[in-house]
Amino acid sequence: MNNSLTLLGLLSRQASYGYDLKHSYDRYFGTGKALAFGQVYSTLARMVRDELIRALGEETGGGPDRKKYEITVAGQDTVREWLFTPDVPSETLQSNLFAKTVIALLTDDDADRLLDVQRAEHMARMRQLTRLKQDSDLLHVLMCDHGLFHIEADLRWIELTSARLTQLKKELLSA
Amino acid sequence: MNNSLTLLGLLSRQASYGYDLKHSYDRYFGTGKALAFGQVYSTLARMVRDELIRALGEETGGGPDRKKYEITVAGQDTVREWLFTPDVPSETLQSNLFAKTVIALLTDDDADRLLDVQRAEHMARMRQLTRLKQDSDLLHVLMCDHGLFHIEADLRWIELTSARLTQLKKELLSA
DNA sequence: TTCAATCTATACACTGAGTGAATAGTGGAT
DNA sequence: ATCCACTATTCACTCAGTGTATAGATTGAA
Repeated sequence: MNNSLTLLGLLSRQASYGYDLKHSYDRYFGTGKALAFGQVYSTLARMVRDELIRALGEETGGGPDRKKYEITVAGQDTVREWLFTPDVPSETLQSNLFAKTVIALLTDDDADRLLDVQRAEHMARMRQLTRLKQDSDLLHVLMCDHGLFHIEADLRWIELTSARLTQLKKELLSA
Repeated sequence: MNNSLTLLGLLSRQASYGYDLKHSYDRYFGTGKALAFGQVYSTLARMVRDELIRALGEETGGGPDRKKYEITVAGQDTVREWLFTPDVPSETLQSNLFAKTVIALLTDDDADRLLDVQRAEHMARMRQLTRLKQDSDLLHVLMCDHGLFHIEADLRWIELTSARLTQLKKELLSA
């Protein structure tokens, strides 16, 4: 998801501390996986080095020492460019499920079972996300929908593939 | 996609050399992004350390020296477990597009434009993948379909989200 | 025939991403 | 008095990934 650009994006609202940034991040993007402090500070250090942000002087007194980080003009430009440069999803055409399927066929393992197991897991996850949507605000509803749509995409692919396993195996072993 | 497990999967067919593994990998999974040699050997080194594979003696003569790698029993078990342990996709509920949208709204940037740009890119990529499918074998058709399904999922999410941008912005700024 | 290009094969140094533990001050409850 | 939770950052470590260096073998054209 690109943590450094996300943090930079948060800093483009207002200057802030590593500690606070971690919490902002978690609030908006950390559902299911909070950002570790260690990662925040090493990411900030890299961005300072790259002059996307700068550290304002160390503040002492009234609690532990802390540094406020401020975005630079170059940083602002970087955020804008990130926002309006579209991603190319599946540019590499790689997916774990695809890899597993091919490896299973190559090693004469039970690819059909693998797809079944994944299908079951997907259905369970869909029920879970659907339940999660019930009592959530719009932000989390949209998060869940993103997940749900992609699970549905995977399920369609599983159907398609499991119907073609025999032919796929033949092609793989012949070539 | 987990390169090390994929390489281990290839080794569970037959013992092989790093060099050959790279080419096998590229053949099956490298469409759009080949695996770098450097990565092959560092991954193999880690797997030797973890006793998932072992290096058979150095072979000299008739070309540059080379080592054949063989999977261990523990390695075989690892592959089986990988194959039949389903993944939980979007477990973290994180996506770049989602992050961009939220950051754009928080910084009062043009989220609508961002989604439009991404939609256009997605449509172009769909045409490209559809064209690519024309002259491809089943393996690559399925690869493309996987990509296509997930792009469609993203497109659905874009529609949903762009229709709710105003409300989302209100919620984000109020909370 | 020779020499340049290409292929086979591996190693190494470096950056970035990510995790977990360590450190240290402050404020409030028991 | 002390124990705990919170604020805030640093450090050491591993894994993933890229690019480059090295070096012998093969092949084909001037």
